[in-house]
Amino acid sequence: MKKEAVLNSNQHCQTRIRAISDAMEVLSGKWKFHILGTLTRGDKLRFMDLLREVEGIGTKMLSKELQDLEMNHLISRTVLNTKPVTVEYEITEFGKSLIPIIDEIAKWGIAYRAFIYGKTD
Amino acid sequence: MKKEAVLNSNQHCQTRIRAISDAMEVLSGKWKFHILGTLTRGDKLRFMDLLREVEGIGTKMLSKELQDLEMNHLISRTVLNTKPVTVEYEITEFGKSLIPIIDEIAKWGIAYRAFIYGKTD
DNA sequence: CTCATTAGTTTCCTAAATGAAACTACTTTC
DNA sequence: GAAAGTAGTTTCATTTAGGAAACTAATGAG
Repeated sequence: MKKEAVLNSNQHCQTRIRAISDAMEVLSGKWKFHILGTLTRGDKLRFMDLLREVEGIGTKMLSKELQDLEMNHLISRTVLNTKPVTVEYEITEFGKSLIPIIDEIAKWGIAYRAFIYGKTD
Repeated sequence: MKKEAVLNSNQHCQTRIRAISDAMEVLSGKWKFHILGTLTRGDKLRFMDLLREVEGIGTKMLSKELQDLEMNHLISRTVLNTKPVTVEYEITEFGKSLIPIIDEIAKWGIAYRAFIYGKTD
């Protein structure tokens, strides 16, 4: 008789596993947390502001990541009727529900570095 | 005069940003949270157990991810002196420090699905 | 001697992520 | 009219992630 999964087979675990997959799909990538973190620090940032704040990102990735985040309702995009058009990006209320995750990850990253290198800074 | 980053330039933010990068480097990928989550449910699982429990993973990815996790001190690997050798994987104490992150992500994933599809299940 | 089991490794391949640089399009300033 | 600033898009290339299938190596059962 063939052995099957036992630990992960119950409904509660399946729901959890799917939830983790869902979340990772939305949040994976090199830049999402940095963009979201920046938007939690200063609300209403323009494209060029974000390009300056998020160190290392290029226009293509920033543009693509902003689109992804907007599609997933985590940020909003507002075109302003200014002389050269400006666009404001802002974290949504739903996007703010990610703050606990971002905080936990930042906290853990600091603990990890301390554990590996034996220093807090 | 050229504009520079202001929001993310202070020391506190830089530390946070580096922490998030560190954490993401260790935790990114399709399988790490699923493997770790499984190891939190049942401690001391063997390679074939994990292969069965983590639905969809293949031997190559499982082997590679287990090596990564072990290198980062999140799990331990113990070779047992049995007839066909068996290997036990277990989450470390330090690895358990990830439980709050995994819980937050699972919780958020459920909320995300509810927000998008309007249902809890 | 053959088959099954354990724990992987190796090879080959495709798809996705990321990046640098150039380009578009519009407006204002000099 | 040229330069600079807005917000991107497009092209081309490289790197990384992920996966299927075959293979290794050791042991034990029949």
